[in-house]
Amino acid sequence: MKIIYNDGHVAECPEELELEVLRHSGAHIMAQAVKRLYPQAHFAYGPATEKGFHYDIDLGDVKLTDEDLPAIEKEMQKIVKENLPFKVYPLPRAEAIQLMKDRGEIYKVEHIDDLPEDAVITFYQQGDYIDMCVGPHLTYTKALKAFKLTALSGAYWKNDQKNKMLTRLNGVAFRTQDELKEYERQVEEAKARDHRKIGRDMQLFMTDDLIGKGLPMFLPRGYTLWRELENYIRDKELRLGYQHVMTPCVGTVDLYRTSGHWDHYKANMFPAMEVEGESFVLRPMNCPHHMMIYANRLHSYRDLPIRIGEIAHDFRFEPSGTLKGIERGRHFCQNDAHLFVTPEQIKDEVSSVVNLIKEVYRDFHITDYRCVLSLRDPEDKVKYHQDDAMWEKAESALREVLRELNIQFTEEIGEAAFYGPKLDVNVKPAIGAEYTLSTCQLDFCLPAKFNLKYIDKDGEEKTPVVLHRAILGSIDRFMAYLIEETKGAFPLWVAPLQVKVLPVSDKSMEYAAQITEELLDRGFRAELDERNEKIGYKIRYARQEDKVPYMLIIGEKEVTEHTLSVRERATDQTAVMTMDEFAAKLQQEIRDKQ
RNA sequence: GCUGAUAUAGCUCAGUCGGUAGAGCGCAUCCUUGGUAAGGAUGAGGUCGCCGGUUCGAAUCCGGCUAUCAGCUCCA
Repeated sequence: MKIIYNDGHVAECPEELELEVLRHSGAHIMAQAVKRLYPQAHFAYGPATEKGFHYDIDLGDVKLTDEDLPAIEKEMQKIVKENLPFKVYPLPRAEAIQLMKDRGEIYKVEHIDDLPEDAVITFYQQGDYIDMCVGPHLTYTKALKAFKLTALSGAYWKNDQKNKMLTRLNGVAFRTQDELKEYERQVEEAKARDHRKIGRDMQLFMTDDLIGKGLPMFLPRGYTLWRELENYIRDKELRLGYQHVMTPCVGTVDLYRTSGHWDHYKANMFPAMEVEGESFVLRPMNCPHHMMIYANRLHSYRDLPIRIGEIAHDFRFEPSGTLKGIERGRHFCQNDAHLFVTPEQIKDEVSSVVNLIKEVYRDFHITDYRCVLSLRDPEDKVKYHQDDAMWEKAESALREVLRELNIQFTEEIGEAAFYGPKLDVNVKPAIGAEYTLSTCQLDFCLPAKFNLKYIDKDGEEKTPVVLHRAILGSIDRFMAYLIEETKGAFPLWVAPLQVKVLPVSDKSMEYAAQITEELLDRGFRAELDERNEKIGYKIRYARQEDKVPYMLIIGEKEVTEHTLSVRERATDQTAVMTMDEFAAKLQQEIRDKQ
């Protein structure tokens, strides 16, 4: 595949660039098609994306609907067939602006204004369509062989809510039709593992309009899984010297004024409730409560670090468009903790948190994640607590620790909390954008606001540093992730249903019931399928609907021989063993977190 | 919240031109007692998201609302 660079030279495309060029050119071809069908269209940004391309377009008063997509796609096919050459030429800044003005491309003019004075401005042209662009591009439109328009949505000009919302046309493009088909297959597969679908199918959680949007309710099986997660992380934390507390889900507005959250996040909190002259809010997070617990008594340097943990219920008034199953709701439960430390202890405590994250990810077989050091945007004078020295200290301290721990991370500006920098561990769900699972935040700010103290060796009062950290993040979100990773086939140790006992007929029902009771006595989560169905049907159901790790097939043979036929989910193989052998196998597997 | 789309039985979906609804799975009852991925029969389930309008008549056309989905913005 040959491509043309913006200095006009044509060369064979490096393989790693192929898809990007293909897709970027796809955006131009789409724009050309749109311009033919909607001459009033003005174009903003039209980049290649992860799987294809999009273009943000101002169509004036015209509103596109999904029914318009086939016509645009057909026009694109036509352009591809016409096999127009891509040409490129530079223009001096003034002429570039004039050209774009003449063509009514107001967004491109604004774009030029944003470019540095010495920027070389180049234009790519295929047929009568001209686009300001740095390229490179295909040499002929026919090289775009496999593409499809997928969706219509909105996007703000320059990604700013204050600006006009443009029409975003989305497409996908691949090298071949086969690759496109493979992509469509993957989309279907992603839909099938969406935690919202599996959650409903497996009866893990539900929502109801009458309860309220963004307020999922956990059903018996979902809550069993939840309990396992909660017990798991709490026990781990206890072993690390955390002390767990329970604090109320409501606090005074003054509490959040003190912390600064009221100023920064008021819009995303449920509105204040006025009672007997006092104002209360549903709490959006727990830092202030834990700060007050620290402040409850005087601390010596000998007491530090103090690690206060809580599986804490929080409420946030999330914008309605952002709600997504149990991944993001208006009520959720944080695996939260605040570590009150001396400056000298920062490194060890961050290190211990990082190790805990690693250990937990190992236990859950999470391998596909990335670490981000989230820093403030120094230009943003509103979002962040204003104290340059404090930020300098906190950011470099956290960066240094991460380097010493040999953590691979990227730095992202403008992603910090208002009170300090964060180490975020991000993952990608089956559907939608990446989100943060675990976090560890370094805070020199809130302890001062709450006037927290400890008495140091020298008898002086000093202010502790606080690490805010969440390992499972929110239990809800972690569960969403686990559902999508496992497709509902949970590892034995957290599976809501561990063993399903399937009698072959009524003749073995009594023995099957005894077996079920015995498993329950031994602490396993077991259930008896009493339905009047054939064994093949019960197996199919236990496999596909319950996704249960183990099935026991109990017929007359087992009754006579006093054995169990154990069918394993992982292999679909059956083995005969005694109850003691089976229980030992389960215990071993639970210990190993297989 | 913004832009667009969608809303029919518990689930997945069909429903033509406006004449008050169908299928499969699931559920209930009965028959069947069957050995490793769906045995058979019968039956019950829906004010077609809600409110209003047009019409002799609305699941269907129009308007408003609500919820859901995709994307954007946001996420302490």
